[in-house]
Amino acid sequence: MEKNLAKTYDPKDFEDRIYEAWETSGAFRAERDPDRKPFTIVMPPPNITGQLHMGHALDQTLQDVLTRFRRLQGYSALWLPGSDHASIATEVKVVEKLREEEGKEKEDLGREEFLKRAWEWKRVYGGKITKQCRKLGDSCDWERERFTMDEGCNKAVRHFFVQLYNKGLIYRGNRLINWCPQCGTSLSDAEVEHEDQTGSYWYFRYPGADGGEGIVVATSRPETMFGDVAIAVHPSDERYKDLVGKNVILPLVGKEIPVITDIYPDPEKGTGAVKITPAHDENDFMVGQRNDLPTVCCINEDATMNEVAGKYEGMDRYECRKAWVKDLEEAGYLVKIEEMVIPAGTCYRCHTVVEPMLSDQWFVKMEDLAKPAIEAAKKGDLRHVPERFEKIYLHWLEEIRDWCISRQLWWGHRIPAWYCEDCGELIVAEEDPTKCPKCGSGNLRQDEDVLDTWFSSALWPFSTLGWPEETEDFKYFYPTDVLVTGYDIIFFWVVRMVFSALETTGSVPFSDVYVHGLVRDAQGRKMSKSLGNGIDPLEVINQYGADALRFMLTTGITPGNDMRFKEDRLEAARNFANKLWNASRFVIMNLQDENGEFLPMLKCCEDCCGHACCNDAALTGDLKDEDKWILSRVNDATRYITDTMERYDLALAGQRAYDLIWNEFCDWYIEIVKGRLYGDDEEDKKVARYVLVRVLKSVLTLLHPFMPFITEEIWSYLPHGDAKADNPNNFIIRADWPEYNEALTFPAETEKLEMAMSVIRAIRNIRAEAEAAPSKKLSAVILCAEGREAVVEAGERYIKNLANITQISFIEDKKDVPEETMSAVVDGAEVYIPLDELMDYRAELDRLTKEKKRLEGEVKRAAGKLSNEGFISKAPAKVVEEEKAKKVMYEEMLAKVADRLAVVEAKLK
RNA sequence: GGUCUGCUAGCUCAGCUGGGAGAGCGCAUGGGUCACAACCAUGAUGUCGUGGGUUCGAGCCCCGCGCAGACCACCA
Repeated sequence: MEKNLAKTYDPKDFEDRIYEAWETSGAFRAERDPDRKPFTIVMPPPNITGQLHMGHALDQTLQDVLTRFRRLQGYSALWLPGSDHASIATEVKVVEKLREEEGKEKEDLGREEFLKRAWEWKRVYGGKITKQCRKLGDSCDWERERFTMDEGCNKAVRHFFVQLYNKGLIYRGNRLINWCPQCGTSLSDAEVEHEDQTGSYWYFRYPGADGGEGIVVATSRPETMFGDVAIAVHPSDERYKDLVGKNVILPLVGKEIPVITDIYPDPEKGTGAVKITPAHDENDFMVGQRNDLPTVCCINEDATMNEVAGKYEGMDRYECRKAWVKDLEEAGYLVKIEEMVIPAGTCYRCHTVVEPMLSDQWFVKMEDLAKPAIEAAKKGDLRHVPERFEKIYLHWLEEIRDWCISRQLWWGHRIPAWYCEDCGELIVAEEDPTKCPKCGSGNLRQDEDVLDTWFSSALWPFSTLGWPEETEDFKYFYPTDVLVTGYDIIFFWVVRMVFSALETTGSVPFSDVYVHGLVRDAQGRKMSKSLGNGIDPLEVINQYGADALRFMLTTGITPGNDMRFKEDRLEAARNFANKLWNASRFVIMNLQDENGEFLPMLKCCEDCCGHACCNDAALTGDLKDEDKWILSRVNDATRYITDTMERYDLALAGQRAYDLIWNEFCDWYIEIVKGRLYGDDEEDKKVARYVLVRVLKSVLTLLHPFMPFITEEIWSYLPHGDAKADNPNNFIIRADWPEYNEALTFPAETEKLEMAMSVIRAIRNIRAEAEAAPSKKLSAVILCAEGREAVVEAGERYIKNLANITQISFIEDKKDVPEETMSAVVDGAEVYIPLDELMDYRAELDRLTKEKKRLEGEVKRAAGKLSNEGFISKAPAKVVEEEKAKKVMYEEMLAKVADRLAVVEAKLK
């Protein structure tokens, strides 16, 4: 009974089984091996709220391809997985759940009970996404899995916070921050998105306190007028010269506010006069500070109006806007309305319009932290791939403002700061203090707020390796090698990891940042929940297999650019897997006898396994030309794939593996070798078996990072030499990456094979043009060009088998060319096919005419180049020589085609 | 307003440091050939957005323009 792959490729038959085998055998475990170099990637931790989506699939596949590649190369490869507590996102989900299931608000439960629910959420849903990662084939070290809010991360967060605080880099201050009324918390600048909304500019008159005309100002947010403390104009603005220093009246409110000058107003914009509301606008806040103005807050945290708004108190900000405008209009203060597109800042979580608010918050002082992070990129310690993203990174850091890190939420790392209720002392400490160091009171209250989620994410590359402890893992695996992420989170995350790492560990957290694009739908739209155009990776895996999905995601893309998710590309990837499957089935079939026992193979040594480690060079005496040709192709691809992988050009590497397997191995080598396998030369069969195993193992290894499951499954059916026969851990995931070998280039054999291939293609073309059935046996007459006889004649066996030719006559004289033939001219030979009664001179005429035209074009092009004085004198000699050789070649071919054409034309007369 | 990306075969996209335009899908023709019809063979299709420039030579480098998109800034 033959022990072979199933008749049809069905990834469901083996993907889960193989993953399980990898995991239980410890194949993903990274050892601290001093003899090997480490290769480390930390996984961007998915949110515990999340479902695996296409973005994760892309991000993780890229990481897995890199990890598997380095592991095969012999590195001690660690891909460290984990998940993120996602402070805001999770809290929102838990609150929603509570509301739906119990009809309660979080305040009804209280902080402690609410946190219990949140941890429960984490327990139930937190593992979901990591299970989904397994479906993708992620080869991460699950034994080192971390969570951004586990004990170690919490320790790291506290340590970092205290360190920054003691250095004066964290401070508490009353400043203008972005407030999300829906989420009920402050946000950092990075968490605010800019959206264009349709809105209006309302022009209102603020009458003069002296009974004069006063001044007209425009605003898009009339409800903030209650917080107005001044009207500002530019010092050079002649129009308002007389009003400066006087007071105007806030309409209907009756309050008097001064007209002041400041450099902020732009005389070109609006009326040139700006109302100043320091409590609700960043620019106004700065004007207020410069001019010593008071701040008047008129909006509550839930976006309703406060008592300053008088009769509008309690109204929502937009309701108030409507009523207030109406009242002002009726009172005659409204001058005009302009419809405008108003850019609005919105919350990145709930898309509510954020309200700038004056508030007590914790901040990280950015100036000193940003500098080393900028330097690191400029010096080249931190390399962006593609390079252009460095510009974005630098721009953000150069423009950065202080980072608001406190959040008015419950789920997250609580700020390690305490207030003494007796003396008011502020205590910031890693360990919970028991009494006030100043007055000794035990009456301490911890700050209610938690930290921005990204504060803990910023420590991820080192907190996961044990920092702040100097653990063995930290010493061996840190700094990490590459961070893989989408360009959409450079600001949130990459930047912050870099400055945090430089501040704490003294080195960049990773030397490379590999930035990828977004996965869009087939129409090029962003995949989103609201559009409902998201595609579930798990469904895709179910239908096409994980390997197909992975291959589709990693090939046909350009680093840093978005990609479209097209079903036909997925199908193509699946078809490729199917092709490999069938080719492998063919190989295995020919390695075994009818009992499924492996037949003898040529060996390079006692333990010969037919893998990349084998010494092919020692066997060249036994190898046939085609064997050497395919080995040289594998060798060439090995170099190319290794190089492109090392430069992160994964798409090019994957494409080369595809071409190698399909076009070179399947279409040519396997077709050629069939003749030998079905023949009766037993010694030669051993050679063929060796080469088949050797080549298949190499291509499987080269493809393994992209398609881990199918390559592992096929691997398990191959013979692995005496030494590995009983090793249950003989997995391809642990194999050796092939190395380029100068001894395997075989230029002479390659020339012979390529000669034969062009003759075969020419004959097949004649067949098709003459509409002769592929099954029809034909004979051929070949006239070799001078000096090329040996090269051409070496191809006899291939030509017979692959072009279905029964007999070939090699002739030396043009006179011996038979009459009734169709012909083709290739470089080095003329091929004639007698077609007897099928002979179609019309078809032949068409073919030759077309070919003549093509060759004329080629000759003209080459001649044109060569007659160019500048080209001859300035182009490199090598290029000129090549061009000359081409010209000669095409001229010869053209002459032959022209001769032949004359013969055919004569026939037709 | 600033920065960046894209514009290549009907569609989706490759094209490394400048040296004769590629793939997949689709299309046409022929083929159940003993690994594979999720296949095989053969073939057709491109003023590489546009106008200049540099160069012996430009899809690739430089400048201008057009169209599409992204990000940052902007909320009088």
